[in-house]
Amino acid sequence: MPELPDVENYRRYLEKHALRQKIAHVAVHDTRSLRHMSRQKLSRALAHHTFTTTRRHGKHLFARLDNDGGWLAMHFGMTGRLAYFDAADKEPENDRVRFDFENGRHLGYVDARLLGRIELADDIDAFIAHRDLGPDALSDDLDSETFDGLLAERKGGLKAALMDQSLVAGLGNLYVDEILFQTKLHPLAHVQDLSAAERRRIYKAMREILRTAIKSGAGSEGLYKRLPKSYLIPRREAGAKCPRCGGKVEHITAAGRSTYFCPDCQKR
DNA sequence: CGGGCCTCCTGGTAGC
DNA sequence: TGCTACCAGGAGGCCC
Repeated sequence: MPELPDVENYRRYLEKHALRQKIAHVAVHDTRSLRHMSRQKLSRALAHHTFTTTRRHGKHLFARLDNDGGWLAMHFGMTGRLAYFDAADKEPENDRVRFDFENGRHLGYVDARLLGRIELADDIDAFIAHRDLGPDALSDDLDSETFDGLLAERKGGLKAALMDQSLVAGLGNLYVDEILFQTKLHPLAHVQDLSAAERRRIYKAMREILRTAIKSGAGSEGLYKRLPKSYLIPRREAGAKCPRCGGKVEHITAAGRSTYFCPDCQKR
């Protein structure tokens, strides 16, 4: 669920609440949320330091440490989020890692299903290369021509390609379905069958949808009500009414994922 | 290289 | 009402 728009809003949330506050202590409630790292290592790296700035690449959020100790890297899996709270007794359920600041407030890394991971990274570019992540889907460097080139050299299922973080980083199941809906492409379409015009339409829709989702407050409660009425995302239910033609939304599996689309709008 | 399937995880819910 | 079975989904691993 936390895809690019959600993580972008988590980034802004962290900037707003937790920047330049000295970390007194880190409480790791569940080490399964840590990747290649003990709770001692994380505590040592963070205690008595501050987050100075943030970055995001695809679905990864990075917070820089002031001691030149590199970056804290967070991935949110499917149920991860951040929660800033002012008293220990307000700690949310499933808080896996809690950053305690000297001002008495706390930032929680909350992840019910434990599919997300926290780690440390010396260098973001190296991290991205090591993870084989493609360009961020909203990056200024990713223009329509570059995207067209990446897609043009791919084969296979379109949905799988768009979900592949090594092609473009940041898209997940929901926003890929939305892109396909807005561009009227069938979820089982193949990349090699796309025209150049269709590839350009995908690019435009991708950028527009991601920006709109960020503005609509992705990553917080009630997003579905704030998204434009023309969006499919709030109608992810078989038999729901297509917001464009009024037809029936259908459910299939594509690229191994639960997929919703309108068979009347999205012809093969 | 592509595709399909499994695993990690647990909360929520459909179905009996 | 209470139980079980299954699904949600990001990512990585495995096999064909």
